[in-house]
Amino acid sequence: MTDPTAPGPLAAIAALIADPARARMLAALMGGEALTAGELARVAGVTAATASGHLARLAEGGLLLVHPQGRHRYHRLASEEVAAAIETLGGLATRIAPVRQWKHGEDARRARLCWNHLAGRLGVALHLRLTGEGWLTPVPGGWDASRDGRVRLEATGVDLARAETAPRFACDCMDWSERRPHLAGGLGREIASAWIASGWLRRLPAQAEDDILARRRLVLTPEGARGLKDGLGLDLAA
Amino acid sequence: MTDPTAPGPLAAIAALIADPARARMLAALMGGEALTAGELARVAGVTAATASGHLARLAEGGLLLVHPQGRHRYHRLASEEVAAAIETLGGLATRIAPVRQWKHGEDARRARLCWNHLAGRLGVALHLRLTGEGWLTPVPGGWDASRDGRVRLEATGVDLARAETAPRFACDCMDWSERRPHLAGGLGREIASAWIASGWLRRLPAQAEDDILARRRLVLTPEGARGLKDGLGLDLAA
DNA sequence: AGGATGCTTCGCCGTGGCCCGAAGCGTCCG
DNA sequence: CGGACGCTTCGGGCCACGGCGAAGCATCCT
Repeated sequence: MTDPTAPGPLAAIAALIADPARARMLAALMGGEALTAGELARVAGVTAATASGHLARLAEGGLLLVHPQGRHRYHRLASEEVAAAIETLGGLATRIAPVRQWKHGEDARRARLCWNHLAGRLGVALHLRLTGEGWLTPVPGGWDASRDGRVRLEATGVDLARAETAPRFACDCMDWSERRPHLAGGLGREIASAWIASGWLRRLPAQAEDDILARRRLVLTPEGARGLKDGLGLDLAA
Repeated sequence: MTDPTAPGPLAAIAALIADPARARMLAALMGGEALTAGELARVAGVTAATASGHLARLAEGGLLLVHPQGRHRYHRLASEEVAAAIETLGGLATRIAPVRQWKHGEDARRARLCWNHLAGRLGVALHLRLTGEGWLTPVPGGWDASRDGRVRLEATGVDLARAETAPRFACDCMDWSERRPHLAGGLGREIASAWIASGWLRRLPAQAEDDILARRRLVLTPEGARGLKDGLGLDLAA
């Protein structure tokens, strides 16, 4: 005999996201990096005491993973599915209340980081190209790279070996602004970080602190555009 | 200068789902049918007065559409994206807290109604078959049926003309139990209702009232299995 | 050591929300 | 027309939850 007033699992999860402070924390974590409790407290605009309580609840609820390191406690989203759920919910919010348009429609859509892989137009185009050429094929739980694909990707600076040691996730994370699958999982993460490291992509600082979700806007640098065209035959001018 | 304590859109939407009574209402509406305020009050386990307030908030928040009819007021989910968001969130809940397993794992997964189109194993298999044979190709905003596809589908009792008048939605609604796209939109709806009407599929009564989401379980009848095999070459025995 | 820093626990207060019963409209029916 | 029914609005009570400051641990630095 279960308590009829007990919130079902759906309400319970939603309640975790429903608090403004917690939502700000989660949004901040959508970038994919792990942040300390103090940083999250600042982002959320509450004291350390309050933030501590929130973080405990989020971790307890399974949305966050905690990684203690010295006197810091790093927090990150528990999984790609958590990120996807927040993404979907956030997309719904903007779709329902189209209060604010994208600052510069096309620009913002072009490339961005979702969770921590490439999303937006670039992410979709990349996904299309890599699978279209047979360089990458989705397999249950991850991706399979053809011999040709390995060479191509590694020529762009992507460390495939490292991507393969990372936990695999078959998150065909749906991108609400493009409505097409993009490249997620360990490989997507590796690609994004490699190209950011090599300067092909550059992060833009968050424009508005309380932006829809604290997505990381990205710009493709001229070198990046050249590299993608030469290495992968991906011409983004079109 | 916006109020810094104002809940962002993410938190606002989540808050709508976060209340147990409202969550039960939304879950009940996941079947896709429109329900009256009274029915929803009963489902949620609250008085009509309380339910009225909840429904007003949900409609105000854009999650529900209201359709007054005589002295009744019918409510339904505002869009497929709303359904998808709830679906995703619900999936997250069960994934994180695998409290209760599916009663009979395989059976329950086999076929069910998501929102109001086919989901589960059957939905995915159908999607695969129809697109694999080139009978159906996704186009922005809906589906395109080849000449062959039209004949095949209409032979199974699907009214394509009616499906085309329905509002189109390119909801490649991701199915969390199968993690593959299934057939959504006006066509998906039409297919589901046609096959249910002809007895190929039969609805099962909800087992537990407070089930994860009030998904409609479906069984494929022997006639349905035969019809799918003969008409579409879809053999579900495998 | 001793002190600074990061984080958590505790106790308290304030408020927002949820809930209900009663009353007020609109609609349908005999 | 009167009454039943469906739904909404209003007023009031109640509890949960978010917020803070102070105190308590743990860790790092010198």
